[in-house]
Amino acid sequence: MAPREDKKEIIIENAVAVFAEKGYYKATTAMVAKAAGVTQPYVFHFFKNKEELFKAVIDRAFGRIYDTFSEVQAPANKLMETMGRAFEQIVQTHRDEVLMVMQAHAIAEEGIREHVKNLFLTIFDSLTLKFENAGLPNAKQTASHFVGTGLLITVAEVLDLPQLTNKVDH
Amino acid sequence: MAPREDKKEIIIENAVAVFAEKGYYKATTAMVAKAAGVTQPYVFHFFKNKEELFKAVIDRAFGRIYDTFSEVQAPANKLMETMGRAFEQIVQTHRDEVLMVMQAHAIAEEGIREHVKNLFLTIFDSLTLKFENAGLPNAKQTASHFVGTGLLITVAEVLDLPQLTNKVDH
DNA sequence: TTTTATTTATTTATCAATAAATAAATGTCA
DNA sequence: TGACATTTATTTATTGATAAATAAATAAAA
Repeated sequence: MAPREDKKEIIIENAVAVFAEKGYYKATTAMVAKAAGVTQPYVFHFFKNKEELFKAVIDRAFGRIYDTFSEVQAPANKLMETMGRAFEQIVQTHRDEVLMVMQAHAIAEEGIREHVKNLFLTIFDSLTLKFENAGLPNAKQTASHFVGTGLLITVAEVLDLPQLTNKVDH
Repeated sequence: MAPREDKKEIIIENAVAVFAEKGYYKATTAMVAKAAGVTQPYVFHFFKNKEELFKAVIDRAFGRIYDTFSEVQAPANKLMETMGRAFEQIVQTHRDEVLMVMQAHAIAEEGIREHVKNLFLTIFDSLTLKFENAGLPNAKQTASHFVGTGLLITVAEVLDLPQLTNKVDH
């Protein structure tokens, strides 16, 4: 038998894919279970309820984006461009997680909305700080522009509209 | 008794509010009916199903944004700023509709996604054309920046994070 | 009196969540 | 070492709730 933590990990990984494709409400715990190769009630052995499962998944998605941005190192005049490329990298390698981040704010569950709000703000603040530390002027406006562009790229992904991101500048 | 078209109108208006607050999946047709002052099954007299009701609502929301942008007239050097103010105006006067536009892309129903995709693209293209006609260079990039900023403003509204939009430039 | 407007009553379907049961693994000590 | 005991992993079966959608009935107006 697989150790407990392994199964939990497997469930989260598969839940990312299911939630990203179906969205929070159309994704059923049965689908997640099936994808992970366990039975539906067993999911509740690891997560108190569907909402907690989703939070675990969204933590992972935001965490990867946060970590990626944190690790970027570049001279001030190349920082924006390098960060932009880093984001595009994540969009390619972990598309599902990026889609989830985009969809997360549209979930009406109060607990989830609060959670997403905090995660979103954490990323925004860390970006602002990074731009500040790099000595860029108007760090906050720069962060706004950066995040706005990221949102557009993500919406274009969600709606399958590659035209929108052909010539976005960084 | 109220004429048919009036009731349909009333249902749409109330559906905007309900969908904006609850989101597509948590909003029930019973809620919409109650808000509109009719019975739940009667909603189906005007709309084939919940999806068609939602499409009618989303058409209205996108339509208002589209019309607003179309009507803006300003000299090239003030166009961006004027457009930005026009959008902020809509956010204030028709907050629910703007929230709906933001949430619409996160709906997994294929029919809705396709519908939203077309509406989104229509607005983006009309913006690009407007910037082109005004003689602005890089009309497409300008439109991207404009829409990206709009998305950020809207996400900030959805998540109730006014900090994010304090100093967004236009 | 025949449409039009609208309600009440019901059906069908779907899910999250719980409870109870089973099976496999691990440890203990004679 | 091998039988017994205990824990850990996992499944089957079921419930309770909710919501969309349909059909039949009623009331008002033209």
